[in-house]
Amino acid sequence: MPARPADKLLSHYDANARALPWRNPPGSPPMDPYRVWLSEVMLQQTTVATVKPRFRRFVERWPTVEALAAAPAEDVMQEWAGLGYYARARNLHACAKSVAATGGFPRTADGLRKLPGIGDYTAAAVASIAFGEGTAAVDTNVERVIARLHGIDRPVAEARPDIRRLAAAMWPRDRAGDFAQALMDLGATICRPKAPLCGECPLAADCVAFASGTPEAFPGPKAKAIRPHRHGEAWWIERDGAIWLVRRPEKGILGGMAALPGPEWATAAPTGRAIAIVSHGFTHFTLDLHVTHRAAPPDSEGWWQGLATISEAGLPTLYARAIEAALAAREARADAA
DNA sequence: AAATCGTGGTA
DNA sequence: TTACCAAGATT
Repeated sequence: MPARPADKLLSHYDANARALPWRNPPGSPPMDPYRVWLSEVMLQQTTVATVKPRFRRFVERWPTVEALAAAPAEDVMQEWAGLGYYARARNLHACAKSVAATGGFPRTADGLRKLPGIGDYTAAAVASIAFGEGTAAVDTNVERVIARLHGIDRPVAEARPDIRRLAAAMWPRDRAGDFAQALMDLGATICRPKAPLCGECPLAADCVAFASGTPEAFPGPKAKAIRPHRHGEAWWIERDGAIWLVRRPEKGILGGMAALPGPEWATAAPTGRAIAIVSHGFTHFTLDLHVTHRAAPPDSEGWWQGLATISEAGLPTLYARAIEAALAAREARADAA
């Protein structure tokens, strides 16, 4: 009787190094749920390479969920600066407070799913990896692997119900967490979106996409959206070696983050003279941000941030780059003079 | 339920 | 250089 694909994959996983260095080897006792949860939230739409050093720093600063819950919100946002999708940091803090108040993480996916920032995937991942629940954690890697295995050539958005059904059908309940990590490792290193390494795949003999000769064609391409262009203005208000910073509103883009003050971004370019202009790409639009001088004292809430300690302000990448560009322009002017 | 929400790496 | 993509969640 031939081995099932799930068993082949688990054997392959047991014999190979894992992509996440902070995870325990397969078969060892379940990990600290705090660390599993934190790393899964950090990894949402974010590469392992980016997360690795940030995860280490974060757990060093806040080793337990209770410590994180007790931290000021501004400190959490500052620590998250540069990681993007800042709603994750706001939800992370809210989730930590809830968990600390109730004395620990829920031990089931259904319980975890109710917490802020925990969706279907993260709930299943934490429940299976940290608590041994037999739940299928389906992320984009898993969707791609399953689609190829079964030769599904429709776009994932359309085929998702079928993919989830097929995933659940093959998911080993007794090693659900290991299987999730095995599938994701496979998706990240072998069954890649482009140029999959089918020659190294333990599931090649079972794979319809491989048999077709064009495995990259599965699943179908997702519809691409056009990215509009916007313009913005950021005010440079300086006094005694410090600049005026504000905190952006909780909702909307860069919500809750430190920022240069300025009007809302629009479609028309600012007309005044700019110290510097930085171009930045967001997920669904691109932005040209004009940094302009403003002598007027601040009329809103904010604080003076010394330029010598600007790196500690917890600025998102857009504003970090804008300030860097403004200082570089000043330096160039000083050299010319 | 389609839109919104960051950033950095790769081809 | 543009386009695509990454261990998704929320509204």
